[in-house]
Amino acid sequence: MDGLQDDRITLVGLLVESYTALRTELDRGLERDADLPLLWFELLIRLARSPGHQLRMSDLAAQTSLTPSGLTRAIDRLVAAGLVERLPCPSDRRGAFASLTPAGLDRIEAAVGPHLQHVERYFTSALAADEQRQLAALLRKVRDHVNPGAAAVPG
Amino acid sequence: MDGLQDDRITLVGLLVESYTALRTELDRGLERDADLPLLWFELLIRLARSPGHQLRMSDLAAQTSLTPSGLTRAIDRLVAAGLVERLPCPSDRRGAFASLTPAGLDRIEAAVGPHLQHVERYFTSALAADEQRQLAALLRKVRDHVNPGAAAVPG
DNA sequence: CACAGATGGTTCGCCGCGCAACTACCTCCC
DNA sequence: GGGAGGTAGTTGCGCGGCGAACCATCTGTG
Repeated sequence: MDGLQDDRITLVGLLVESYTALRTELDRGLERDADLPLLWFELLIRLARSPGHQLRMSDLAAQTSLTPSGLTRAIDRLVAAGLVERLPCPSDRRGAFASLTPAGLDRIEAAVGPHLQHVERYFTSALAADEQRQLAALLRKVRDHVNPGAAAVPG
Repeated sequence: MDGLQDDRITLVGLLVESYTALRTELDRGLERDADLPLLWFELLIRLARSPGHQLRMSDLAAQTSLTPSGLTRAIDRLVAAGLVERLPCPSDRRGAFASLTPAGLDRIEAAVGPHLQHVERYFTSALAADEQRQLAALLRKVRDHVNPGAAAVPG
């Protein structure tokens, strides 16, 4: 009668455990094989997938669930590493783009291969192809429900 | 050719976004309605579900994907708040139990209700009952694959 | 055109985690 | 039973994120 054992609590627990364990492994692997923190990878790949290889700071923050302040620092580090540059936004002088440098593009392209291997090894190899599609569909429902607006990003 | 658009990358992205957005909402809600950080909730509920309302530090660390050092600090705070006490382990003098105090048990029992409402609102209401079971099954596969050994905890 | 409120980004102070080093203890094996 | 190596837990340190306050700019309203 507690509710301590409620199935929904367990479901949340499974999500938490899957996520944290997976994230740990992917981060370790990426750091080892591409010398790139997973957070950097996530930022760079968002940029790489965007038109012109650039994105407004606020859009990037929304997509990565980083706060504006956290994103500012993260971009600072990427700029210091020469992978990203800040470009002023011509139509809104408050705004700024984060834009991939050629070095940044090289770096992310070189990292994708190893990363995919890690994803396959630690994640998708646990699931058949149709299960992967099921999981994607279910997670998309959850994502759209809890964070509507993150879906509407593609240019 | 890029692989930047690989479905598996997207699947990882969905997992990340679902998790982070959900965690943010659940944490906010729990803090508001039960004045309890989500991490505290997770620790307390693990203890509440364990025989004798206590667990070895290392077991708790393994279950919560916290490092031993992180767990030590977290338990420090829970002890300071009077929700948990440390008990020496009679059979292994290196070891220690984290054990719920009566106040801790009250606190977690009072928090479960509101938390379940948040979970329902932000998470499970996006899915039909059979979809919830599907998702649980898929995540369990992933969890067992990436973190085998986390499964074998129940006393 | 002026001013009020909203919005994009950055900066500052604080907190919490992980890693590595350390201590205490246990266990295995000779 | 004694020493080597492993395991449980804690501590020192640095990194990195968040929230709040802040500045600059935009937008709407009279």
